[in-house]
Amino acid sequence: MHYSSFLNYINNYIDLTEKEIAFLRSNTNYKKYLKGDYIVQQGAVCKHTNFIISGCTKNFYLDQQGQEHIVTFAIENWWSADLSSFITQTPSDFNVKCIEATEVIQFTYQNQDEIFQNIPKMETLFRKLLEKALVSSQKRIVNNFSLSAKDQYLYFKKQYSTIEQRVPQYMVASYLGITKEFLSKIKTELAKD
Amino acid sequence: MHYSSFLNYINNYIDLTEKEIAFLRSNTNYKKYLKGDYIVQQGAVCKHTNFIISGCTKNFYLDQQGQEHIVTFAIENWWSADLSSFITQTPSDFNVKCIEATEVIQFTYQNQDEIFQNIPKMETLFRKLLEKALVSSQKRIVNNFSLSAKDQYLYFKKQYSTIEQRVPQYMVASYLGITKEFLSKIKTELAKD
DNA sequence: TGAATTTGTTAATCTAGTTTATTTTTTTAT
DNA sequence: ATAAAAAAATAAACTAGATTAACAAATTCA
Repeated sequence: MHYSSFLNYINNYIDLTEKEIAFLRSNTNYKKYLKGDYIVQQGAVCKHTNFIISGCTKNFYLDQQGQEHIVTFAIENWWSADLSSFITQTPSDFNVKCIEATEVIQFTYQNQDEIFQNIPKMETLFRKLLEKALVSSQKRIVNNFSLSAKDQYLYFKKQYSTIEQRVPQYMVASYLGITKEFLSKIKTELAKD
Repeated sequence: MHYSSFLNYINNYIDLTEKEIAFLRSNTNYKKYLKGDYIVQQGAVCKHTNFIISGCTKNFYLDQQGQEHIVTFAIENWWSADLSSFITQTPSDFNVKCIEATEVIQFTYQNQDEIFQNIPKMETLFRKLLEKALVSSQKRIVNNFSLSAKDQYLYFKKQYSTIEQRVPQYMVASYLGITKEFLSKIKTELAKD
């Protein structure tokens, strides 16, 4: 039953036979994390790609001064991993930590490989997901260039209103690359209108 | 003969049969652009993914004030397109322009589709390229967060020394998201050591 | 229920990077 | 070779956002 939302998600993109579904189940596993648990720790290899069934994670990085910088959030029906560490199977520069209790479907690197070999449609799906992820990553770089902190916040709010409502404000500031004090200032200014 | 560097490149990743090579040739085409030519124009659909045989391109965007922001450069053995427009086949927000005379191998969206259907190894190759591109895009976001303009410049110089030598300094500044005046200041400071 | 911890606000001061404007150097085309 | 155009440097005034510090709310949990 853990698989229903995962299979629904897949079903939005491709049709799988019963046999393929069985193969997918036997090459993945379900796991539940508590709030505060780490899925990936800086310095360790990222063993899994995770499809989030429920919950919320942050992918972040600690700079030389020990300051946390959030690179991405992920919620239900999103994917969460440190891609760099996962694809090279080398130690990660990032942490993935649960902001809420989080249920996931996990693929190891070998799982993924076997799935792609046996169900080519799945590789096509992943290619398309990667394309979209790259587009939104590039969009974020562009926004960083050309929008003020205020406009970046408004864009985030518009795009990810669900996330904004679920995570503390200082994490939004970290995601935007500004201080929590400055985000607070922006919000009081916006409230004036 | 135009194809040799392209086929060499492919050959670094996967083995193709003679038949597959023939299929690839018949589903792509060679094109030569002059310095200053646009490969993609803001507002038009990006018709092709381009593999660069020789030359150099910039992928950029004009903001509301008409200011140019360079998102990526591309040189020999790299890929160049506006991915967002290409995958959705909708008008582009970006321009791709040749900084030098540039020779490319072009795939249309249909070409790509047929190639992936007939040569699954090619889809695997593209998936892996997308993974790498996403990793370096995320790396750039992280650098933007945590490095000073000076350190971002040094990182760029280290990673892309060939590009730094080929493009004017004001384009490097645009890529870094700083003004040309400030980059000039950084360089004179660095020269003091 | 209330003490401890986490999260958010306000305000003064500071700084990295921008803007504007002028000058110098390099490149391009004739 | 040289004039015109493009690119780079320099410097003063300015601003978006950071830093520091003190305080106020809201959560958490014994």
